[in-house]
Amino acid sequence: MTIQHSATACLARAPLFSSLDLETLISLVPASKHRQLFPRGSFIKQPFDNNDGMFVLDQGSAKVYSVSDTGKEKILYMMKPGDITGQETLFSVRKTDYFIEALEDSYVCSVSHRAFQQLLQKSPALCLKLLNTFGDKLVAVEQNSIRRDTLLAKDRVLSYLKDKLDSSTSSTFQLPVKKKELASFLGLSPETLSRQLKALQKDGEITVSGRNITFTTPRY
Amino acid sequence: MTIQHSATACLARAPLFSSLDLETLISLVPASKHRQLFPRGSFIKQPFDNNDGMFVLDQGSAKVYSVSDTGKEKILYMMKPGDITGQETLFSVRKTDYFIEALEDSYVCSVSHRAFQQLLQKSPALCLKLLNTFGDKLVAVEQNSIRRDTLLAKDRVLSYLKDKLDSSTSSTFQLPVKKKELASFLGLSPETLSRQLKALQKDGEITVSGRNITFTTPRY
DNA sequence: TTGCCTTCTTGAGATAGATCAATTTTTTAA
DNA sequence: TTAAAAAATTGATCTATCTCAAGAAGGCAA
Repeated sequence: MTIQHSATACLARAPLFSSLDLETLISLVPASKHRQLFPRGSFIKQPFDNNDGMFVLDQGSAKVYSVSDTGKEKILYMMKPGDITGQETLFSVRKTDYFIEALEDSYVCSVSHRAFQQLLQKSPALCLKLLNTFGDKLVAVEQNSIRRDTLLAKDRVLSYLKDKLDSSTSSTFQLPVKKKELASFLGLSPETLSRQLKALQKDGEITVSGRNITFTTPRY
Repeated sequence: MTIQHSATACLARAPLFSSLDLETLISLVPASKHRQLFPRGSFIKQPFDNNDGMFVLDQGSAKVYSVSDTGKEKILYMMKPGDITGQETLFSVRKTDYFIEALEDSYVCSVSHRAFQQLLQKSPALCLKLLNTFGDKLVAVEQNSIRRDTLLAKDRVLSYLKDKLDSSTSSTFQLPVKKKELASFLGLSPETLSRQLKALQKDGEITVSGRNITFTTPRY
């Protein structure tokens, strides 16, 4: 039985858990749900769910967002395989009035908070790793918040794309979500995003083809 | 020698460290700078500082902000006594291109990252507590980000004030910073904040007197 | 207390981006 | 493969908020 097919595989594939030894992983199995399928468009989590778990996205993609009274949707995170969510409610009870929606057919594992807390007590290494995960998330949200409030639409888009470029091996990469959703993430209307991408093309900065972005003049 | 006057007092007053035993606190003293005075307007931290520490604000107040190329300032956090900053760079090296500026004469203690990391390894309780701190911070930034992108100016101000009301014992409370700074935090121009506060007064929601806000009809 | 300096307010005008509506393009599913 | 649905684009208009400018009010130092 290889790790790929074992009940622990899903957890082991998440960076947060990847350094745990097999025995520890196995100890988590009874407290976890294994690779549930969430079809595209279904909710992995809704506000007021009995949210007693941490979610690990094993396969697929998802968006984490909040909806205002007026119906406006704001995307906070876009999840890719290996990403984790639900840490916010690990310790204190917090209102987490956001949705997690599968953007494609996705597989999700979850670990109960209780089990995870117990594991944290025993494993300082895991705690440090989670601290790191939090730190990354915090920096990402701060970054987006700064971008939102200090840059005009065009530069905001460019700034986002450059970040993507930095974490890509080639000068071409794919947007992780539909443009409509990217717009929400960047605090723009879809129309404005479309226009700004066009403007950036006219400036000769990028080439856009569907979800594929190519930087014409790699900076640095 | 009471705890108030000892070299460990500053750390002990911060919630993050408050549950540590005295012996552990004392072990941190050699790796920390004790209660440095930062006069109003001075920088506790600047981008590209040799930022090798975690800061604990013992007395006073400070703003954490970033400045864009175009000179626009965005306030991410407003620090009050007991608050901590600098965790972002605890583990990985991250660009922390923000300023921390004392808003009044402030006293700050700092602990070197190295010493803090070592302590974290030894104290799972501290690690869990820090995790909690991170979680609070994350939720706060997320909240503000959602507010920014889903609400009109007036409701954004009201939403902020209601949060403040919730964490206040009376229906009157004081804004933690100048209105100019609050505006930046909320993603507004000072003029717009001024006008919206006036509008909320006309609506009969609040009374404003300088930095003092009184809710006329306490909700809930 | 006086005067200076900063913060806050108020008004008028400018504008970035939103909204609305109509196509076009792409994706999905039958 | 094709029809239907969803996403993206484009144009025209609208508006919430910013910017600029001037004045009022508040705080601090001498």
